[in-house]
Amino acid sequence: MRRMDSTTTGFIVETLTRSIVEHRLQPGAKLVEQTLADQFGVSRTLIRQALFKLSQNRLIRKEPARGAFVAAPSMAEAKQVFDVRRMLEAGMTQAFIRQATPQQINALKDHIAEESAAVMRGDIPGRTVLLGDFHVRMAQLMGNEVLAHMLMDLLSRCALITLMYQSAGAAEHSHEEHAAIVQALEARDEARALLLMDEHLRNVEASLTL
Amino acid sequence: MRRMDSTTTGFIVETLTRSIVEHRLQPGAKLVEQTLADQFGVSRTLIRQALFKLSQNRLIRKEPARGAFVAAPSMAEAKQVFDVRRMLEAGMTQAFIRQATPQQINALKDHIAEESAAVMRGDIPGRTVLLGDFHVRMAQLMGNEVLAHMLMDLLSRCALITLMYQSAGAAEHSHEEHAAIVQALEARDEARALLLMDEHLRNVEASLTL
DNA sequence: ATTTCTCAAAGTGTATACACTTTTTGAGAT
DNA sequence: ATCTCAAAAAGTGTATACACTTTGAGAAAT
Repeated sequence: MRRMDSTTTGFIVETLTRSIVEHRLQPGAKLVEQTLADQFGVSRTLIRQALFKLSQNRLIRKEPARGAFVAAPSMAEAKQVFDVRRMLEAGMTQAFIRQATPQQINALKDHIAEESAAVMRGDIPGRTVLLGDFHVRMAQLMGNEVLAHMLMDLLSRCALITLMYQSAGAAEHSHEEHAAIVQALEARDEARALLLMDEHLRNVEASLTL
Repeated sequence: MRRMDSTTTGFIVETLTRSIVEHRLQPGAKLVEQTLADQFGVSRTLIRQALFKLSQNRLIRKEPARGAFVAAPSMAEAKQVFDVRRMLEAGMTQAFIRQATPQQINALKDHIAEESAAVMRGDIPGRTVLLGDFHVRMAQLMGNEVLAHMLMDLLSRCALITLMYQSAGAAEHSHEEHAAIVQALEARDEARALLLMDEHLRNVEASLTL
């Protein structure tokens, strides 16, 4: 095949990620390399690269000589992920409230507005993405790429977890909680912001069916 | 080549990691695939896999169509990494002090003893590894693999950063600080443990030459 | 009917071949 | 001497070929 632009693998990763997160591929489903290669019109080489990236993101699990399977995170793993998020996002909230400029807070408010719009028009996939992005956006606004990257990683795992365990419509309140957090940030009420963020993450975790 | 055990790639990653962390490969040095393939006696396929993993760990940087180079993290990036570590490890310390059993605290004390031994016998590489492992060990003792994995990632980046920027012998005090932290943990003095951990991380960061 | 064995089919792991890009080199112009 | 540019050399990116492993279906034995 002629040399394609360097985003070919990225395209495959994104497409498969969407398929997994939108449940077109069930947890546990096997991903056969040659089949995917035919579907994407590339060789197994690029498929293997993409699968490797997905396994690093924990969206799939690779078993030696057996193949790649859509991940099915356990509740134990889910708990660990949420524990880490609480640790990390508490620190982030604290740092944010101490150093954020009014512009940065306004940027968060803009994000809240986008969430509202998605909720209003009943755009479920859009809403889901935006609700996750809220947390990543905070990190990006602080200019900490390392933090942002880490949160993106945790959130992609949360996406799979919530899709597996979340009772339908349990995430309804996330948007309001985000709005409340931003209010506390704007008021520079550190204790309240920390409390709200912690409660928010606990609520999301609690909404998982046990 | 006949099929080798599945740790071949892992072996290459480890070997290269050591070479980088021990400065046998200078930051910025180019890693040529065929050269490495010959040295390791494998095909470029496995080398490419290993380089990809190393780039995910941020130990090397891949430039499209140009090659792979040993990473040279900037001070700005170093600051971000340490900011994240403080956020994460504050949360971890808090969680640890609240839920750790005496056995787990003893396990940390054992680690401190190992550090002492390495310091005593002037084993610099061993000491360096152990000083980093202290933080990972805490995460593992809490049974949170997600957290442990994340810290390992941050620490491997720190290893490269400290090797680039740390003035010789600046990490001398880390061991004593670890010991003090464990003391505070054992006394269940949360405020003190948090303070000591935060100071410790700030000290390590401050020891980098600006 | 059930179990075990064998072997072909399907699939993954690694090496190699080929296509394309970047870098280096050196001859010719100035 | 220095600059320019073409072309070879070196290197990366992708496809394909081949080696090995797992899986599953059916035959043979019980």
